[in-house]
Amino acid sequence: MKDAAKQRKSTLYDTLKQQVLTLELRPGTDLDESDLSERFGLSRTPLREVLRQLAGEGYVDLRENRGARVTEMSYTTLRDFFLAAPMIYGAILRLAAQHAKPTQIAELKATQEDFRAALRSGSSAERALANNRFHEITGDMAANVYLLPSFKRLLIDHARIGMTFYRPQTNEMAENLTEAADQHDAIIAAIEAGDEATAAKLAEDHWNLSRGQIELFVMPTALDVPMGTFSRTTSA
Amino acid sequence: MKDAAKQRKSTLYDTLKQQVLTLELRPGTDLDESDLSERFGLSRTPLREVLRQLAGEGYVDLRENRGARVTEMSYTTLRDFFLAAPMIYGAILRLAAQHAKPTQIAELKATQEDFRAALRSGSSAERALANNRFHEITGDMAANVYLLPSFKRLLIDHARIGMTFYRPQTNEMAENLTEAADQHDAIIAAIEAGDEATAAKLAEDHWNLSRGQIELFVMPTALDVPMGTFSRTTSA
DNA sequence: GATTTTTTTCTTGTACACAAATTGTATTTT
DNA sequence: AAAATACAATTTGTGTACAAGAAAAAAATC
Repeated sequence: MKDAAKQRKSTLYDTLKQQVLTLELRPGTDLDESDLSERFGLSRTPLREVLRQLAGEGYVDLRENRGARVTEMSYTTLRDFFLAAPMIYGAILRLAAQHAKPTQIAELKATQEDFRAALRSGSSAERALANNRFHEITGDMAANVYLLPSFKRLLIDHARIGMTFYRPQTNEMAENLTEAADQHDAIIAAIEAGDEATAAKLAEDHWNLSRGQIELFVMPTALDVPMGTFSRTTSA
Repeated sequence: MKDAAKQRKSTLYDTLKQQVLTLELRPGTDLDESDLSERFGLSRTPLREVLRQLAGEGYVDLRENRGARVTEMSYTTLRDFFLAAPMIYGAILRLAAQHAKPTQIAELKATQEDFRAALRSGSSAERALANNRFHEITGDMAANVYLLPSFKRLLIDHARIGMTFYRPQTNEMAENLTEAADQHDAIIAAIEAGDEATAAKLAEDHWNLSRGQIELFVMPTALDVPMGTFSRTTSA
């Protein structure tokens, strides 16, 4: 009867995190306290503490007297993201190459297996979560308390951006995903070899690939239809 | 009767933050819930929420069934700090130079006045807080949600490191503080001019000065006393 | 009929009381 | 005397009840 409550609390925490990452809870969604406390079998007191913690980690925003809301993603977000990510991730992988412990490397390899499996047969949510876990482990390897807060914040939106943009709708996009997996392998190798410079370089490449994938999505291949055949689109 | 509670809650929040920054609450200090709730006239429920928030921001650590404790500072901390700080702060100042708004620049100048005043006649706590505020404002100017979490975490320990090491005990150390203030002025000028490159360069200089100040403290000038005149120190 | 004001309803914030867990102490046992 | 175990005291975690605030709905005014 005691463990059960702890269990429910961490289940709530993990579930909310996962649902935010996979967009099951979309940015801007309001979170109702009584509803959640009922669904997870917790009273509102511990529930609110979990929400406050998630707020600290950047998953939700807390508004005075107005409850929690899943952190928004704006257009500026995407720009800020690609401004900060290469720098932070370069530093993370550099430090990971310096400090990674054998057990962590084993864990990273196992997660990479999961990611490959998700690529073959999983949903985009499974893909995003495995990918997220992969990068989380590199963050743990780096073990720098000052870099981790931003890195973790980046990973939240990385997963969400991935859920939006990494849906392989064309051959080129599918190939990009395979390339991402190959880069993961290269990252593992560089970390295992303790090769900082290569690790940092791979971080940069990884983001360039990401950026490219998004550009593919934002700018789709032109339709092969002559001018004048489009029906007029209605707008407000 | 309503505003009062809100007031007490934010007072608690601000006070704890400030006490952590100024080492009035030293790293590792245990925070007793019933004691705090009594002293600030709040029940334990809102108090615990404040602690959870402070934990998210890196001021305290929360241990399961063991209460909150002011975040520790270890030797590795100092190393990690000087590894991450120049990079993050360089990026912050670069973005600040790009995006600073006139009102923010005015605020920055006002805070710099406070800092100078604290240098002349204030306590080290006042100095550290004014300096902290100065850098916080540059963080707001940069306005990048991904960089801010790490930057804020850095600022916490920057203030605490400053409280430890920036006690001007020699002329050289006092001169360093004056130079730090001069650098602040240069930073303001670069931001106002929108000069990214100079701002980034100043960020680097600022940390080099900081590092130098700490080296002065860690490696004091040798005592001018001949061998054999020391009395034997007793130890447990 | 539209807009403003008032009332009602729903949601969040706080306090208190009880349950669970940890720590320190005392007693017992070897 | 040292170690182990059981007990007591303190502290943290959770549930429930109530108060305060915000949003929505209804009534009144223009």
